[in-house]
Amino acid sequence: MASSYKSFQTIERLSEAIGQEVTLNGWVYDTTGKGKLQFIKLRDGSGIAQCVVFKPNVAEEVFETAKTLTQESSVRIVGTVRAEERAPGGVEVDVKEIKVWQIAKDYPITPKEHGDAFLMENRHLWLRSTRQHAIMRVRATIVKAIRDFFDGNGFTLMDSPILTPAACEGTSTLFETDYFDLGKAYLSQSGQLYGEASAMAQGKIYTFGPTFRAEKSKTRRHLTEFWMVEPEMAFFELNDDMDLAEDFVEYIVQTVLKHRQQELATLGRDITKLEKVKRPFHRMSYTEAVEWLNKNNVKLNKKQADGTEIQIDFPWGEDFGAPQEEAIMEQFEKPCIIHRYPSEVKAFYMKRDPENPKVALAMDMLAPEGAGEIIGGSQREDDFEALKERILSHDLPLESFEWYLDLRRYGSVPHSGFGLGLERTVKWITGAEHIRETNPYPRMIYRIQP
RNA sequence: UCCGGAAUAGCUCAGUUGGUUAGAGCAUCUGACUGUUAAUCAGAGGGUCACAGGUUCAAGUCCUGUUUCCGGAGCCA
Repeated sequence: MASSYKSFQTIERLSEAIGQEVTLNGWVYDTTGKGKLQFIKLRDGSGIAQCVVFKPNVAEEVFETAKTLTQESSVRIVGTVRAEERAPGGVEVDVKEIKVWQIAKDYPITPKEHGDAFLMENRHLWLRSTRQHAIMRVRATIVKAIRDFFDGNGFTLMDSPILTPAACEGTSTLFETDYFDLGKAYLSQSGQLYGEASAMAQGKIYTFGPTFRAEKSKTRRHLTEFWMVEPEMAFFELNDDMDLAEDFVEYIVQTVLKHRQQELATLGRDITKLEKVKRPFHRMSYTEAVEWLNKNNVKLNKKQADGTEIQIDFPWGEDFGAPQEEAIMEQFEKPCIIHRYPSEVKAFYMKRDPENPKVALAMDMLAPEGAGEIIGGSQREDDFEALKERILSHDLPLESFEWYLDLRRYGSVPHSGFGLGLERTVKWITGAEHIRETNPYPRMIYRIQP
């Protein structure tokens, strides 16, 4: 059915219009000439339709126009929809009229292979390709699932500022900018501290927006600008936090499976792996993980003073790197939460385990299939003295954190939260090779164009 | 920042031990074809071999430097 406020049909719903004359607007995805027959694959964002121009059936100038169409030329086509077995999708349009909006000349992205650098330089055009189109649709569905999950579970959206006066965890990895007469401002690398304040007002909140890290990371799972959703809950302890993270991730994956079957098929994603993402997930403590690594002979590469590398047993207290996380996840088909990391390697605001002060009440969720860490979270330190001492021992400027300490002065409660990286989640669920494909206009250390 | 790799037509690449006029497929243009799915067939145009310097009778090829890009590590989501 044509929408009531549009004078044309969308390709997505073309099969509902068999036998009818329709008007389509779109871009030419591909053409094939065959003498008196011209095939035009028309793309309108909602789908792709094969349109056929048969010389004896149309006016001379219509056929001549059809022959001039090039890849990504924009046109309006009027024709009759018919069922046709030989057409992709089972329907095609018998063309009667063509109006050219614009003829595209030398469109750079052809149906053949291209290199990564070339595609990234043409990201604004690459987005038109079927694979990128499918990834962006999955991304949009994940964003909606995130909002629906929290909105439907008593959370209030309380966005944190992007411009912040000081670091959450030190300034070395922050983008810096001038802020009028007030000195430097920084682009936020996490909305968490504000999220904690918001949770003390609303009980359960989430922040969802872009975050920025000036880390010189150059891997297939890092962006300098990425989206993060951060729930923060008053009265939640670590176990509640982990339970919520499991419910949340299960909901996201199952929602994508429900609504994006076609896109996952386009991407060639093995959905049987996603179907297994149901609670309960795996869980192990950091200490158990270290024992597992050493039992399974997963060594740590350690650089010596003379520059040579040696392999040693994994020492308790060291943070996991990519090789350790990959080794642990190889045995699992579902995500795994690792909790209670050594407090030394974790952030200042994380609460120490009262039963073992050497570990923090922190947790990371690792996704299977090599996707790696998608969630990092913790129970927060709620004791005024302990938090103040931690700020000082981390050489952080106390005056910048006075407002944060207020949360421990005025009705402090146990509370927890976590952050989920949107792009990493999209990468895992779509099976994309590189995180640059999961954001429409990715920002990376050596690329800011287009 | 560190380690490794690459740069030749619009794109993806080949180019032997340093040796004549640097090649292919796709894309573009011209022509043929009523069922193409990355159509096929015939023909045409298209090159500062990343940049700068050096070695040599001779450099796309060897050497030095620079730039850009790719992969990985660390850090993290």
